[in-house]
Amino acid sequence: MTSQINANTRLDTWQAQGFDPHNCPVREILSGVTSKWTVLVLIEMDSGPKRFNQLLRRLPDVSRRMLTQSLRDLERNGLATRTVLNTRPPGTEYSLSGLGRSLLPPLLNLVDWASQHQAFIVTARQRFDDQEPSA
Amino acid sequence: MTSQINANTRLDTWQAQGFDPHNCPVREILSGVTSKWTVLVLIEMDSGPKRFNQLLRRLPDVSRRMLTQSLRDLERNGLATRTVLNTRPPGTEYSLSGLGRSLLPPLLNLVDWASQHQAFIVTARQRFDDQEPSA
DNA sequence: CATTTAAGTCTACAATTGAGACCTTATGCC
DNA sequence: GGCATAAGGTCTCAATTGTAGACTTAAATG
Repeated sequence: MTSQINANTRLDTWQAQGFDPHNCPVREILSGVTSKWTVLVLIEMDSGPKRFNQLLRRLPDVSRRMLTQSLRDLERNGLATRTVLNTRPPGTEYSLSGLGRSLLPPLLNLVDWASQHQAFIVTARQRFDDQEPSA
Repeated sequence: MTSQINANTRLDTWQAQGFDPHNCPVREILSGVTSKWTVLVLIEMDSGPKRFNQLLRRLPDVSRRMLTQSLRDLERNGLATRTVLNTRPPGTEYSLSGLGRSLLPPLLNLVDWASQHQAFIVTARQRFDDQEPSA
């Protein structure tokens, strides 16, 4: 139970000293957790456990290979759990763990930021690309 | 100026219908903005404008090539501005734009989540890798 | 005259990602 | 019987991305 006061202390420390590259929450944790497919899978799982093919259908542009890998990643990091169901043919069900659930509020805040500024950013990109068509 | 009530409506809509893959804030915006180096550069820039080599020194494990690319990305998306200084040899200064500044609070919340759960996640990874040493 | 500093670029190689064929087991359908 | 379907993946190959680090240009400094 870390207090907000301590959170501010942490923030000040980061900005003053930077992260140790070999023990850095951004490098080691965050960048793996905020990749395109893991974010979308986490959002899907927030509304209840999901099966593999169910996720495939809801995310039509993820390949089986990347879905498998994203799910393994989430499982490995303790954000999701995998359960084999005793059905025929046997199914698997993926659910959020407590840790995974704790990630969703801050993650959805960020997704909401992206959603709110999406149009503006797309416009900025067009301006930039028009100025420098060299690349 | 989107209200919290509307934010909840958006959230409910996403979870019920999912994102349109061809116009998706996670796929189009977020995944580009939350990569390892862009996050670290944004955090660095929060304490004031930074020069190219200054960033290189503060992030000893970023290559020049990736720093260049991350800064161009931030500039292209309108999160940062690039200013050439009239010094010899000429320097460049990178600053957060208003949009970039608006991203930092939710982004730092997420970094804080990663920081708080880092040790737990590392442990979960070890457990997982011990169980499945096949890979 | 060689070095340093500034802000990059360029090249070669390694790692990640994507598209999509293939696998296994079991059940329903004709 | 024999084929299609569904489940949850794996496998291979090609394309995209990332990394390491040598090289560039131009002025100032020792």
